[in-house]
Amino acid sequence: MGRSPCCDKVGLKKGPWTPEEDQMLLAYIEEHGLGSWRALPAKAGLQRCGKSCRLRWTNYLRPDIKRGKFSLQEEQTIIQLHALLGNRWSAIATHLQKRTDNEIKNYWNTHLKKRLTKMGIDPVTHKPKNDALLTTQAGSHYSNNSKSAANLSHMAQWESARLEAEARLVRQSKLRSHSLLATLAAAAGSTSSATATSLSSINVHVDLESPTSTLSTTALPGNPIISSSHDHHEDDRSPSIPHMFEFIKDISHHQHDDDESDDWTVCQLAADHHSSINDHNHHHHIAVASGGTISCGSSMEAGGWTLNNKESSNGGGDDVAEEGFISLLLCDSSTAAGGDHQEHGCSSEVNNSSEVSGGGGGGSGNDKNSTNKDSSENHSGSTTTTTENEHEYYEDKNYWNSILNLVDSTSSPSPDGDDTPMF
DNA sequence: AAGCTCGGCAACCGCAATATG
DNA sequence: TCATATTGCGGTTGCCGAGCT
Repeated sequence: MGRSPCCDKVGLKKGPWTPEEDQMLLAYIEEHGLGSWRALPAKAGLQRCGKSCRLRWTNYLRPDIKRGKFSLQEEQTIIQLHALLGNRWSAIATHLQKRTDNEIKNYWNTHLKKRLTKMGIDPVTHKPKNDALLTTQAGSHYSNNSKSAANLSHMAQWESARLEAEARLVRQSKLRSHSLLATLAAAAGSTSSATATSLSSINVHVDLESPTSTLSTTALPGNPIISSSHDHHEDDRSPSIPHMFEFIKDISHHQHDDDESDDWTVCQLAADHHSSINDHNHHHHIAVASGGTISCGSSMEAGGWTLNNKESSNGGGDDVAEEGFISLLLCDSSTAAGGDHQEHGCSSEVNNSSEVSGGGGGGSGNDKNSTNKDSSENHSGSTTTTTENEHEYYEDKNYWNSILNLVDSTSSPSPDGDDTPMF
């Protein structure tokens, strides 16, 4: 695993790119496409190292890049994803279409982080900075809330990383699964794509394995709960993660949009528990309220998550698994963000979910919906969102509550269904 | 008007993972 | 299997413009 000798620094230009250089790089890529970055500068006549060219392309010149001000929805998404994923900018960027990881990173460091800090929120933990004081209150709601939130966040990061690894394995087996499905479809005399899709969500359970874990995940919009039965092989268990926590929700409650009375249990899984779980034929399930079901895990390998949502059929991107997972986690926020200002795929997907769910957001959802309303009005009342309105919006602590509720509401819903204000 | 400070952002640096021979 | 090349990613730097004194 040798390190790249990077570029020979001698004779290579550094610093800002000139329009001429941009043109040369663009022209070359348009003509020859993307290939070896190392060889590109010489071929394109650029006095730059390949790495610099790649960065310039990926962060600036790429045609599918959206530049300019971040929308409220994007900000909200970034904050929530950061709470879940930490500084994994590339992972965050995959859920903000047309935004680069560098741009998101910069925006976080220059805007969002400061804003959170101003609000008294630790931008690292996404918890109030006086949380330490709160945790000293024995048996306090906040105390349990914080711990559970931390557990959830930790688990989400772990699961997300695992899904990424799994996605890689998915790619390897994808062709195999597709050929199998084709065979099965032919054998069944299937002539409809719907049937094929159905097959894809069923049969892959048989053929393909999820080598990294079993995830039995149950979630609701507004309560994206993860139930992770982590049955990765014994050797795979990270020493830093001695055990996982399982958030279990009685699925029978899901038929009620109003989840205020739902009972969530958090079970700590002993490490030994892994051995009791079937290592093969993994079935990952994320149930969405009102019947929207995302079946993930092995099924992702045949084209991603399958949602029973009408809009859910996905062409089968390689990283659909994680995307679906994160999308679900974001259900809550996107619902809050309003429907007429969706700018990225995640939002639209979640909006679909929210439509299916009948708009029942649950306890925390009420608050978010009201916040949403504010946001929508801001956007619908005028095509140009004034900075004044935005400032007012940011000053509204409910806005931040709605963001932070993503974590807190999932870990410790209020027994009475009321939102417990963070501030 | 000049100097200073600060914020924003493009770009660089270096590590790690992956691909290739 | 190992060494090397390539790519991806996150942290950091430094330039530049705006605002303030």
